Amino acid sequence: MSSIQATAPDSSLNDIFAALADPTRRAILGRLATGESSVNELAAPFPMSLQAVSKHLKVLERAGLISRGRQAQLRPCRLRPDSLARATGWLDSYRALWDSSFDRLDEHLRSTQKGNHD
Amino acid sequence: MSSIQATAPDSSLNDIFAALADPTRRAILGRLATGESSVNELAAPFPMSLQAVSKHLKVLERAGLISRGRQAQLRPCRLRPDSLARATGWLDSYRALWDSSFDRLDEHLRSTQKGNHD
DNA sequence: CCAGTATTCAACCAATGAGTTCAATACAAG
DNA sequence: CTTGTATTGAACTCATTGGTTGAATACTGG
Repeated sequence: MSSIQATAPDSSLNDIFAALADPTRRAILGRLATGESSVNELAAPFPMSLQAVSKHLKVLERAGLISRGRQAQLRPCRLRPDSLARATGWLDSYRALWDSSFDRLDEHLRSTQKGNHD
Repeated sequence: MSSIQATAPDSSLNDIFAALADPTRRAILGRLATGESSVNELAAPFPMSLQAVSKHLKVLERAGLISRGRQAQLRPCRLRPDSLARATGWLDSYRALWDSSFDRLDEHLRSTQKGNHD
């Protein structure tokens, strides 16, 4: 009766990975990597409505991947790398696994089963 | 006229991130990090049916995150780090961005951490 | 005040996802 | 061959998601 819990010790990883799973949203992040941008500017390249892009931005914001400001009637979006870092951090624990040799497996096992690994 | 294309030059990233977005699936990967395992063994800790876990495994396999063998009536699962590496690779391109000293990004980071929320 | 621009809200729809239960398959052993 | 075990398949819910259109809000400039 182990205690692997599927449900959300830190639910934000769910939101982060789910946000990254959409190619439109990844493209938006790619665009934002070059600098702050308005919703209209962000939406322009995509073959979908402005409202659809607005929804994508809401998803990205909820995942903590972007933040938004207010200047005049614009609501400029900018990248928020810290959430991206959370995803990277999770993946890194696995990278350690396959990068190094077998004895690191034990170490990984231990930290994993402490349950901070989700 | 830009060329940001939302649709799938790299469609597998969609599957990989989508697979990682579910906590049950992340827990399964965590479990597999300790070694090969059968479906029954994998399913045991979770408060859901065996069939549900079987579905999760199919998602993970489709994303290339695990592979499966056959021995007797068992279909043992093992981790396949290369797909995980694709996700890591994508994220790494962003890590490079915020790690380096683009002053624009730096500025954004600072204002972000001041916590100007909507 | 009025008109235009930027963005979001709301209602709707089709497709997908995560879960269920019941039935089917595959294999090992008696 | 039959039984038990491991796993998948199929059909079904229910909630969520990605998209649409039309209306509302918020702000700027004339």
